[in-house]
Amino acid sequence: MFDLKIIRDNPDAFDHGLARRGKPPQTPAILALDKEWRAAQTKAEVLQAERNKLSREIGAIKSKGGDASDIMRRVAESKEEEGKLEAEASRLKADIDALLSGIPNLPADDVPEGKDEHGNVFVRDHGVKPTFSFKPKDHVALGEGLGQMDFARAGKLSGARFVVLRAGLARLERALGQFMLDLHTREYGYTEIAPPLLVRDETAFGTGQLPKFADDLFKTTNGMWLIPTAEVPLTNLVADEIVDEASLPHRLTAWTPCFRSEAGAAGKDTRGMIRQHQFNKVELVSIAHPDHSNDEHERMTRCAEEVLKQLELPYRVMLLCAGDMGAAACKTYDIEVWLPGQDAYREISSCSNCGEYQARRMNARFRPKEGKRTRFVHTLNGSALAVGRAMVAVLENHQREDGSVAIPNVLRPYMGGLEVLRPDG
RNA sequence: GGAUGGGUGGCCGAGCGGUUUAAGGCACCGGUCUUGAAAACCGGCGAGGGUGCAAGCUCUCCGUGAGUUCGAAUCUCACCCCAUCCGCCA
Repeated sequence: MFDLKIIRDNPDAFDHGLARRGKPPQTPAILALDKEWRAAQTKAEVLQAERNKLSREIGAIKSKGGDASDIMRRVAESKEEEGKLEAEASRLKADIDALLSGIPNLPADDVPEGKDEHGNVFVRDHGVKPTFSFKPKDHVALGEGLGQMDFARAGKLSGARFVVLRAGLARLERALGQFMLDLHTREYGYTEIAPPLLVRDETAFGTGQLPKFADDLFKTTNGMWLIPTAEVPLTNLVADEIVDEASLPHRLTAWTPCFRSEAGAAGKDTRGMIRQHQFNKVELVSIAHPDHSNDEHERMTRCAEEVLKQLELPYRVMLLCAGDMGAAACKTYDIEVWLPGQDAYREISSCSNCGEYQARRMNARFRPKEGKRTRFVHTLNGSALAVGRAMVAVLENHQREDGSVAIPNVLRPYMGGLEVLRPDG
C-alpha cells in the first residue's frame, strides 16, 4: 500500500519501479482519480464547513429561546448537494484504495533486473556438496524405504500433496522444529510466539495476501483464513498500534503449520514432500526501525543460514531479481539447499524486507523521539526454516548406501540420542 | 449458542442531542527553582486527510458500517471485539 503523495510527487519513478517487476504503468489511472477525488473532497468540505457554522448558530439561537426556522431552511436546501459531493468523494477514494491495495511493493535500488528466477544473482554459498560412492536416492525413496513416509495413506485420508510420517521421521520433524526454535530464541534473541492459525480478512490484508492472492489460501466456512505462513499473525501483532521506538526491533519467531492451496502449481513438484498443502515452518519476523531494516535483513538471513550450517547442509544464497520477488517485498534473499536426490538447489528459506509496505496496510507505527509525526515501522520476515524441506535435505544429504540416514549432531539430543535412522525405527 | 454490561487520544478516565474547540489525571516534551536530581509550579502535548510558498484555514475520526436530526461520542439498527454468568465442549 502506497502513500498517494509519493505517487503524485514522482509518478515516473513509481511506474519505473513497477516496470522492473514487469507490471504496466499505474499512475495515469491513479492520478486521474486522485485529481477528481481531491476536487470533490474540497468542494464537499466547503459545504460542510458552512453547514457546521450554521448549525452552531441554530444552537445558539435556540438556547436563547429564539426562532431559527429561517436558517434551518437554508441548511436543508444545501444538504442534497452536499450529500452528493460526499458520496462522490468517498466513491472515488474507495476506487483509489482498491487500485493501490493491488499494487506490489517497489523493488529496492540494489535489487537486480530480471523477469524470473533466471535473473537471480548468486551471493554466497557454504558447505561442500556430498559425494556418494553409490547413486543417491531422493527423499521419497529414502522415506518409504525406512517405512516412515507414507504418501499412499495420506492420499486416502486427504488426497494429493499430503504426507503421513511415522516413528523416526515423525520425531525428526519435531526435532527439527524444536532445534530451530531453540537456536533463534537462545542465540539470536527472538521471542517465541504461539499464534492463531486462523485469521480474519483484515489480518490477511495487512501482510498482503488479500485482496489479490485469495486463491492461494484456504478459507473456512465462517470466512476465516488458514495462515499460509506465520508471517501473517506475527507481523500483524503490531497492526493498528503505535509502538515505543525504544522497543524496536521486535524479533519474533513461531513454529506453525502453514496451509497453501497451491492453486497455481498444478503438476509441479507432485512427487514427495517438496510442495504440500500443509507443512510446518519456523518463521522469523522483525518489526524494525526504518533506519535499520537493511541491517536487520542481513542479520535475519544469517540466522536462517545458521540453521543449515548446524545441520551440515550445503546451501547458497541468492538475491532475487525484481521480477521474481513476492508482492510485499522490496528486497529478498532466497536460501537454496542442495538436494542430491534432485541434483539441484531448492528454495528452503526466503528472507524479505517489506519496508513500510505492510506497515501501511496494517497501520503499524512508532513515535520517533525526534520530530512530531508518527512513522511507519518496517517489517521483515524469513523462513528459518521450512521444516518439511529441511527434513528432505537431511535425508538426501546424510543418506548412506544401505538406505539408513545419519542424524546431524545438533539434532541428536532431540532424538533421544539416536544417531542413525534405520528401517526398523 | 443464551443473558447482561462494556469498547472514548500513547495509557487511565469523564461526557450520554447544541461554548466538546472531547473535562481531568498519568506518561512525555520545554521552562522556573536547584550544586545536580527529585518534588513543586508554569507552559506544551491525539491521529489522518484536503488546501496553501508559509503562517494558517478546513474536513474527518469516540469499535465498524448504515440511519434519524439543522446539529450525534451522545438516539436507532446491524455487525465486530472485550468482560462476566449460563449452556456446550478439548
